[in-house]
Amino acid sequence: MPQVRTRFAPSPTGYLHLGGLRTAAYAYLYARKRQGVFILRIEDTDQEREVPGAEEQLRRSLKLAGLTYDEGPDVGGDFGPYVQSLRKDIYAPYAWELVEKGAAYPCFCAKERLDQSRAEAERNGLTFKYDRRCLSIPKDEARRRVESGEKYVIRQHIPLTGFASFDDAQYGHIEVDVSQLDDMVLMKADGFPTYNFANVIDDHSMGITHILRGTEFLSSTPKYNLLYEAFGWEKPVYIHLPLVMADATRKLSKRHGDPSFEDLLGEGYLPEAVINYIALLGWNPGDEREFFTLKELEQAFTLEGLSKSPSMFDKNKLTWMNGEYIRKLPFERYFELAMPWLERTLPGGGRDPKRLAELLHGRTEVFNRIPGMAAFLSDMPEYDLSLYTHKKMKSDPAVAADSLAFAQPILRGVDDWTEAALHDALMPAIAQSGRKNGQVLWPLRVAISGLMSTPGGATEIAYLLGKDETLSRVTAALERLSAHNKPD
RNA sequence: GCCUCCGUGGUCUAGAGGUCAGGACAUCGCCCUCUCAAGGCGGCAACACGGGUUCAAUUCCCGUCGGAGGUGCCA
Repeated sequence: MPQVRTRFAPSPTGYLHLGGLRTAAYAYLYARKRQGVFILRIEDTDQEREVPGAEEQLRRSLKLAGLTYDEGPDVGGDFGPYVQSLRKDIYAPYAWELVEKGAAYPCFCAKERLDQSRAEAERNGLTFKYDRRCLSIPKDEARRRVESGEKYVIRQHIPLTGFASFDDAQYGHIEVDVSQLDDMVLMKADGFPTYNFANVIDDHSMGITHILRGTEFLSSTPKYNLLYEAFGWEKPVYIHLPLVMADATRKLSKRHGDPSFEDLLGEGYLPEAVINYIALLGWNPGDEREFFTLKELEQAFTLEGLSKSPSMFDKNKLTWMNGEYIRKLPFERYFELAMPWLERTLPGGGRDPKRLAELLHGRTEVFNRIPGMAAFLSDMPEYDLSLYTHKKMKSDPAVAADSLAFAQPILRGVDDWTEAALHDALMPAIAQSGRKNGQVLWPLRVAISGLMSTPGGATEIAYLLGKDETLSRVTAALERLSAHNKPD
């Protein structure tokens, strides 16, 4: 059996969005699973839409995702170049070969005229089809006009009757009446091939055996097969992938500014988590496992697990999965990753960055949540006194005032400001006084954090704040409470 | 409009004639607990509809409806 060769063929028109990432991942996984070769090819035949730097970004994204390609623009290979603009000269001869075979013909129609009739067709609710005006031009006359420098394109000559079809590994046999097909442009007036043509030529000449791509190509693939047949080339295996939707009505696309892979990384999602999540969008392993490393995915990936219907990108679930990945991170690694985020709100990470990070570790779903969780340590937030009211903790502003007055001297008496010391000073005293833990600790935590919830309990927060800051916050709280409890 | 594809809870999905329709996220409740989170336990929640075929349809067929993709000298 010949070696499997798959490719990911993005156009450098922007960043790598999640749909693209998933397509790339499946093509990669399929190749790896079958001990095949995964290729990156840049499809930059559209000069107008090209975005500078996009190719580099695409390559960087793939690298970050761990989807290493065996052949590609920057790594070389025996089938290069891997950028279509660098292959520009190879397409025209193939196009002329088709012209010779009667499967294509030069067309001299003015774009303006076609645009007009297209607009008219749309107005009338009809599908525009090129009227084949140039099909009847004799070959030698067409040659002459081309040689004389007249502007032209080369169109595929779709058979007049019959059906065009192809077999898809996922969707089965797909067939369409050729009367539905347009004589699409193969070579543009600027000398570049269209995607429709270049992808066929390149997939063939790069020896691609399995084409994995989104279902947006499902309806144009019969036309590609006609091309393969005209050339007499062996057809690849087609594996179309259901689209990833941004919401119920829109496919994920860079044109709409949907999140790119790198956006997500920038927000503090782990690449492994994103890959894991995205792999499960439209594919399942056949059992109920849902955590996979890339290596494990390489083993587990099968075509049978692919689904046919589009799926929606659910950031919620990604966030959950990311949290799971973060929790499983060795602490040292977490600390390293978390530190820059901590620095954004707490210079140096505060009094004990390590301890803070330990407390944060199990509570971080996405790294960008860290500043929000730690900000209160550097700046005491404004808060409403209603925070002191907590039914379960049996606390309200009056209780809080009492509890803080009770806790204040105890805190003052702690010299060795550690969590253990704070704990040992407070707990027995609370018990002895006949108060409930929550009655004291809830108000204390609120007084020093101003928050409903914090990445630690009262003693942990007090420790992180330090003695001076803790006491000054308690004092301030006491003042507010007494003003509130005894108006006038 | 036309062509192609798709249709299990809010979301991702298992299911390939007979299942209490399973799992995960989200959500709700309880437990644990110095808050929150995590964790444990439990709840709510789905086969789009209508015809067939069959002893039996979520599962097979047809239709309807709904959704998406395509309909570019974009990819």
